[in-house]
Amino acid sequence: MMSPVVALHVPVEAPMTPAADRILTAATTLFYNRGIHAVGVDSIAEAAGTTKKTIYDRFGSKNGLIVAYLRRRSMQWRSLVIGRIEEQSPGHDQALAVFDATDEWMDSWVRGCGFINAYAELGGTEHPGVEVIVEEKSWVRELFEYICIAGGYDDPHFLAGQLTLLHEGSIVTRTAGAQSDASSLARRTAEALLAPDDRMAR
Amino acid sequence: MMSPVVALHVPVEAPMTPAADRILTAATTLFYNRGIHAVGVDSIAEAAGTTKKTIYDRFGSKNGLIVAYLRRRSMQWRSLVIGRIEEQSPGHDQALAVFDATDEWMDSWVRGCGFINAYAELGGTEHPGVEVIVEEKSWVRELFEYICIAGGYDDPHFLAGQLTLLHEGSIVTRTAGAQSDASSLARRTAEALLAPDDRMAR
DNA sequence: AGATAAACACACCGGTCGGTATACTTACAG
DNA sequence: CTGTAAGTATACCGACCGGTGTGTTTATCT
Repeated sequence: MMSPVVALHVPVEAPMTPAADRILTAATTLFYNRGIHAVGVDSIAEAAGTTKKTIYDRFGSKNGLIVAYLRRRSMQWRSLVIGRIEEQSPGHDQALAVFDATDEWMDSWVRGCGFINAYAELGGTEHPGVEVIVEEKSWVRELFEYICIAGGYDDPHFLAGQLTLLHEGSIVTRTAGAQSDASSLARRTAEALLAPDDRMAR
Repeated sequence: MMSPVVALHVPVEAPMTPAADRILTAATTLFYNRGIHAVGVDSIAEAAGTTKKTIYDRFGSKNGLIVAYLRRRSMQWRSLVIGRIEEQSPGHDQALAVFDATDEWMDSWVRGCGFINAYAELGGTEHPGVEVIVEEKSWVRELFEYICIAGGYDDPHFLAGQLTLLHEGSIVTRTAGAQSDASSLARRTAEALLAPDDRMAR
């Protein structure tokens, strides 16, 4: 259904000028913490210690900067997850490693999933960032699918779908739902679904 | 742990002048479909066929209007769910009815959960709407808890938490994840967790 | 030496943002 | 008859929005 190389491939970021990198870093902090529409280009320029002119020279428009923000975030997130996965044995342990990586990721990103948040603002439009978001979310499900196939489960597609639901649910419940036990609850439930003697999972 | 009257109580909306109602209706459409920060007060006034003056006379500020939008939405959503629940027998069937009600709700609200979306824009601030959102999400978990208690499950708190994860996960995966099978997948998984002969659930 | 790319400072543009002020009309209650 | 609440119309406010134009400095590459 899918080759490992597809699931684990992480695109590399194109080289960037120093100012462009500072701009993107500043934009990341501001977009994530305050929301995309709530942040003006002027405040990004100020936070990056540069000028609006440079922003528009490097990224073309605010929309271009938004797309770059989402792309970089996607790459960094995938790198973390893949790093954690490679340390584990295929199947059961790898699947749980995804939940652990998410938990770790969210310790430093308290405002929840940047892609879900971005989709909340861009979802109704034809903004080019939307496809980056959808692609990112599809990648997670495909990753679970790859893991479940490698783990030899009977119905990897179904199981991966279930894990995806738990995964997204834990992020949202922990943030918008303000329930701190969401992560451990999701991990425990995933563990149950993955248990080799559980007739529901395989 | 909780009395039925708490879980099923739906606050009633305060009476509203005709213009205020039109304003709130217009704001609902615009906030939901375009996002809160992306919508200006002028466009709300125009869509409602009234003036900014009236908006500020009735709601005090844009923030006041945002809170009213979230409150009304919360009441309408709860009313639908409770209506569907009351038709079912306690426990198993009621829990699934929540998933069905959500599915039905999302047929008319294609942009996903208005509360999750609003939280994406307001979550980092001290906006008064945040507590309305958190309260709404807590209500869902409490509702599941009430249902699981009534169903006589061994660990209703744990089971309700699991159902909450699936519930939120299905909404997000269906919208931001663009995976149309999320709803049925969540329902099937919930059914498995609720199965009386499943040792994991009780 | 000359060309090129990158970054800088800074002024400027029309439009929209949330919010206010003034004045006039309508309807209903005492 | 009179006061009060509700609504409409319209003009206005300073601040900020995304985006552009002009000109200068600096470093690197040929």
